[in-house]
Amino acid sequence: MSSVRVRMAPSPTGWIHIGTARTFLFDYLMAKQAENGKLVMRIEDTDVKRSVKGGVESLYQSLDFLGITADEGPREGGEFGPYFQTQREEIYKEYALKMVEEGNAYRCFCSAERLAQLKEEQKMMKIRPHYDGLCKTLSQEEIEKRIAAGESYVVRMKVPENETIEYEEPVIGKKISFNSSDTNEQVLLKSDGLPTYHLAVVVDDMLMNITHAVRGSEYIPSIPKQVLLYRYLGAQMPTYLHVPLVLNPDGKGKLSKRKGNVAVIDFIRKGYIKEAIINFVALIGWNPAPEVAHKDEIYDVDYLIKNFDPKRIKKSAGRFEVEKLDSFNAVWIGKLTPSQLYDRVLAWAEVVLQNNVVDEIRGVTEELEEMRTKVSELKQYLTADRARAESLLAIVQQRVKRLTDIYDWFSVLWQEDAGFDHESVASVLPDVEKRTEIVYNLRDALEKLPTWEQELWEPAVRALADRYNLKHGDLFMVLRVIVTGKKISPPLREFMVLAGRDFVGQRFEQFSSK
RNA sequence: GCCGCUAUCGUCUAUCGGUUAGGACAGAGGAUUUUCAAUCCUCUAGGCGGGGUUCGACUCCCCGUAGCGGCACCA
Repeated sequence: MSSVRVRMAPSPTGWIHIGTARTFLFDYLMAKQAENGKLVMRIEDTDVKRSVKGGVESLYQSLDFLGITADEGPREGGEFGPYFQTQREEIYKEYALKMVEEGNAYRCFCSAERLAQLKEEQKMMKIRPHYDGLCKTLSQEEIEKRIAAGESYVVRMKVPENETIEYEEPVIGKKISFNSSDTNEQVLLKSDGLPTYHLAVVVDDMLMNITHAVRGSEYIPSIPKQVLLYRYLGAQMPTYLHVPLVLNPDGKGKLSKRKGNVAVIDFIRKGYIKEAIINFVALIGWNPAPEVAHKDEIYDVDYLIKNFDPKRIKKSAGRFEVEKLDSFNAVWIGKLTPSQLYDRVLAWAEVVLQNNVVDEIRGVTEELEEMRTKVSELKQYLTADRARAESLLAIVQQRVKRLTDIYDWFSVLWQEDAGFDHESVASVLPDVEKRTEIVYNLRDALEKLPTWEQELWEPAVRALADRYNLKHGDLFMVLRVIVTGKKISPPLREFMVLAGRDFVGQRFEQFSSK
């Protein structure tokens, strides 16, 4: 009966913030590590203005990609539905009115203008902006008269004066206390009949038997309101765990989209794989106990489920440092088999290529257009021959930080005009005539080989280097530039074998003709 | 302005009063190497300030300072 039920409650704004993904990961871990624990997904769509068509689908897309899956929710079903708050309108209304009847809430007819003016005055007087309680003292007749007259109203909660409200917060590890007089008489039911966040969470968490929820620490100030609401409803308040905020890399403010793309889908598109994102995000504001910690900080989901301890969540906010994500990504990509990597690349390509709700919101950027061109080229090339693609991926796997790097390693293979780093060649062979001669002989030596094996051509190159008294490395560099176009390339041996004799011949052809 | 939370290398963090303050990322150097990586060694770098408590404080308490969050008919 008292089994753990954790909820995650996103708003369908079209995308998930990477920090929200962390919150949901923690929710997921807590649900998974509990015996018979359940993770509930509830869509908080009461702010109609911010809800976006297709928002739920894109939410699921990102969470599925990360492997954070709910047991109950709008897609999964369950006995506590509906899981869309807009479909629960009547329920909230019922509880709001119940609170009015019981004297814990009241109708407020104040206009937006009056409220704005009030706020302005309070601001000028340098006092805390709050509702002044004008409508609290309205007589019953007055209220009925105004309702009858069709005046719109909201329902506000009552807040007792000067009462100490305490909440034992498990992350902070102590009782946080508030003076009720600092708490506003929050609107519970908006004039459009929909609940505000405060009413909705409380009612839903109560009705859905939620026992735990993780949320950002920006919700700490709303604790007293919720304590009061649970009291009015006569319900047990779940354990709310407040995770520290994720700050911008400069430490100024919550990680925000203004300082770069912060949606999970953006990270996916940039070529981060789920293991890396999970590993990284789990360690923002959390660390395993020293007894079970790994020295290299590499953790997979199974480890996290087993060892996640909410008590070890940090209290202080941390910055979002992409370098560490990159490093994790490189490690996790390195751990995949070439076949797995192949599948990841294709899945990634899909996410890049497919239009997403975010693209409708902010438009398809030039950057994305460019990426799409590259990705579709890459995809086309890789899917032509899977076995060969896997061999190619295998040779660059240890040097891929993000999946996007793969394009740069291989584009020479299909691009007609991939170019050459002539400067690097010239730096080793400054004399033009000699350069031409050496390149000619290099080509000749390779063409004369009976078969295209590294065991054969490698000594041939070395011999030629000796003939011209060149450092072996320098001649290999020249060959590298001719074959791959660049001074920095995948390992030449493997690359040349995979690219094939014809390809190398063509590259020589192009190089000499320019 | 008011309320709340927080404070250890550049960054993320470990430490539940006694440690040469440990690790990871980044950075530097080296080994290896036909490039770049990867890998393996080595190094640099830290307890916000001031008071207490204590034989002893990064750790506990208070004050200060700073940062962050909140103060909506947004969540």
